[in-house]
Amino acid sequence: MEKRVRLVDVARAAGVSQGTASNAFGKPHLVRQQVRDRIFAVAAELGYRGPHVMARMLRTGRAGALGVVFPDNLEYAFTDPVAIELLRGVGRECARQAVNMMIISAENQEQAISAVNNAAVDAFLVHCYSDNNDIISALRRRNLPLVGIDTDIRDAVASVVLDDYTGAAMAARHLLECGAGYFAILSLQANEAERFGPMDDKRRGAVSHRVVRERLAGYHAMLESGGVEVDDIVHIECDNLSEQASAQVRQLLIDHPKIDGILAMSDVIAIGALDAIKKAGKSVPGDIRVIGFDGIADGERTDPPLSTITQNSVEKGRLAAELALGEGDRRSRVLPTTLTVRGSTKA
Amino acid sequence: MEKRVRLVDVARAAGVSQGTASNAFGKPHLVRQQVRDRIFAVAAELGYRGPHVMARMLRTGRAGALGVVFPDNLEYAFTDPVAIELLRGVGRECARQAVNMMIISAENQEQAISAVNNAAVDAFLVHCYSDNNDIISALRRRNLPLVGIDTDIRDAVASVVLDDYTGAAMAARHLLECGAGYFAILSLQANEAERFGPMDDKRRGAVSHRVVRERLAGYHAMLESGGVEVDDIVHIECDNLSEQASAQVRQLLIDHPKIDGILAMSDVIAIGALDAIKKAGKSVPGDIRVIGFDGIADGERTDPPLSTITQNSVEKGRLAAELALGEGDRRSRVLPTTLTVRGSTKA
DNA sequence: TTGAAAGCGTTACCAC
DNA sequence: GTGGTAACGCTTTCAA
Repeated sequence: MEKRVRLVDVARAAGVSQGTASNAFGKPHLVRQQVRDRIFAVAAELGYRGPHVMARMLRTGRAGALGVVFPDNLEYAFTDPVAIELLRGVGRECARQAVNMMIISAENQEQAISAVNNAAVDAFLVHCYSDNNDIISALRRRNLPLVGIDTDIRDAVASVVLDDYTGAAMAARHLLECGAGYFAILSLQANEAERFGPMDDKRRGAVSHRVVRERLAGYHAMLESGGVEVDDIVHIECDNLSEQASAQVRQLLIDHPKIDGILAMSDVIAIGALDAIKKAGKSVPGDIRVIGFDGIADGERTDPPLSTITQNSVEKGRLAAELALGEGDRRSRVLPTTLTVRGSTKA
Repeated sequence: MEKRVRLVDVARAAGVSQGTASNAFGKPHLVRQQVRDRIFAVAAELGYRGPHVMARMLRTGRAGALGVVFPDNLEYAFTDPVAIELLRGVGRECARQAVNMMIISAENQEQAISAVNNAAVDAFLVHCYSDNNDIISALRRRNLPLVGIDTDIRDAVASVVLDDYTGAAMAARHLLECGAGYFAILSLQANEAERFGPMDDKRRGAVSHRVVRERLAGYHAMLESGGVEVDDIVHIECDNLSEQASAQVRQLLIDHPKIDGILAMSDVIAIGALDAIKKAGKSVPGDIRVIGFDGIADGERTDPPLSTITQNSVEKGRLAAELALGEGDRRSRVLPTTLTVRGSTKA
């Protein structure tokens, strides 16, 4: 392996200064055509591969990349349909701004921190649920623009969240209007401790994940205004995977046969619920009405199709990237949701 | 904004040399505990944020990231289920090796080239179908380890491809065994020109995408050995999206009502076909047998469930990443496929 | 337009 | 173990 050809070698061979050679590559308009051509010719002859990326970065201070962090879950980013839509949006904006997309990857918390510290990026996006987290601290320490998605991070440049409260309330109101009277809420993970299963009121008081807190509040407020006692609602904390959720719902149907309305905090969970209900020999929406949250494409093709609270995850990701990369005003945003009625709540 | 604190500032303030300060951060075991603590204390006091990532990169020559390029399609990577599985595998290996994952993003060919040139990475992975491509040239020019996925790139360090020929042949044999006699092949895009629709024999001769070429050959060889004339097979080039494919199949069923066996080069296309057949009032597998390719999760939940040729895309991605990052032997690999029989071919 | 020289902040090497 | 110092390869003043 021969030594790498450097810009200075090209400059010397072409009989120009290093500065001129640099301009020929980076700011061609500053160099006379004739000189430029000579430089390029010499460069080609010498086998110069163009400016060294890392050296340029050091000098300019720009990395040309946006870091994306999923601290809660490692393979989550490429498994959950909502996370994938988010990434699609981030990628779209990165492409628009000619910036690459650096996915921070790690097998554990400690490794994630060093992955954050080693990432050459101009800004960070972090998708997570709570902000008391060692990774968030590491991100703050980098002192780069930091945008939180689905969570409100203190000191972050901005955040992009959903109007989860209103969305949840719409879902609950819809189920009430469809005639449901006995409710179960299938919650996403409520805090760091992975403790899936029934959620007693003590655990409901210890919700650190913003999304869960808001949606729970929205469900409760609406159901209460509909005459339902919160203590009469069955709460289950579910893993956000259809299979797992399905198993949990199977047990739920045995333990609480009167349930006729299910509020799921994600479509993935709701799809698992549909499956369990079908296997239990009950009908949807006849015996039980089910409404999800997110509006993923798979929900259109279930049997029956899934009613849900639709959010625009692609736009959420795109907007977050725009805020992180942008110079402009960085107000945080709260995105709206809409009610999508399909067959799982109404015949 | 005050000036950034540098390692040399910390070293001076702590009364040690820059080298020792560097070691305290990068190779702690080389520095006495006592000295180390003093350095850290001073660093904290001065607000030193740790070694500058870009400077370290320039000095060490390591970027700590793997570049991933999807030249054919821009949002493709976050839309196609197979590409997502691939990314999951790549991410898994990156995490294992404590390397970040850089997705090269661009809106067009030209931008993609400069994105490749600006990426600070240690190796590249490229998923694509053919190798006569400006982006591939740009990748070669970077002179970094380059691994091709699903394609054989000249001069690449290695490549990871599927045994597409055998997989396709298995699919065709299965349909023959199920009693199909009149075949349609739903092909993936055959070359750079996006010209979806019927594929005449001239176009079948101009297939530059390796995957398509191999699968076509596999289908044809097996069908011919089953007594089917290649000219009697209907060929349609499909966009790899269920909706689009569905529309194309709807027309196919009108033009060729005798078709009773469909070979789709992807599950996504096959799912679109199932949909079109259902809407046309025909039954699967009674009237028409359908077999896909890939083995994506969605295929398990269609009605009827989709028979397919299963590949392990996650492992394909992981292996490619391992080859790109690894020091070890870099022989190219050909991964196997298996026949998965479900309801779309057999009652 | 072009040239000269000053950093960018670090790590690796070699001497002590 | 520790200290000095020379790269790493570039872009960007500033002066000509």
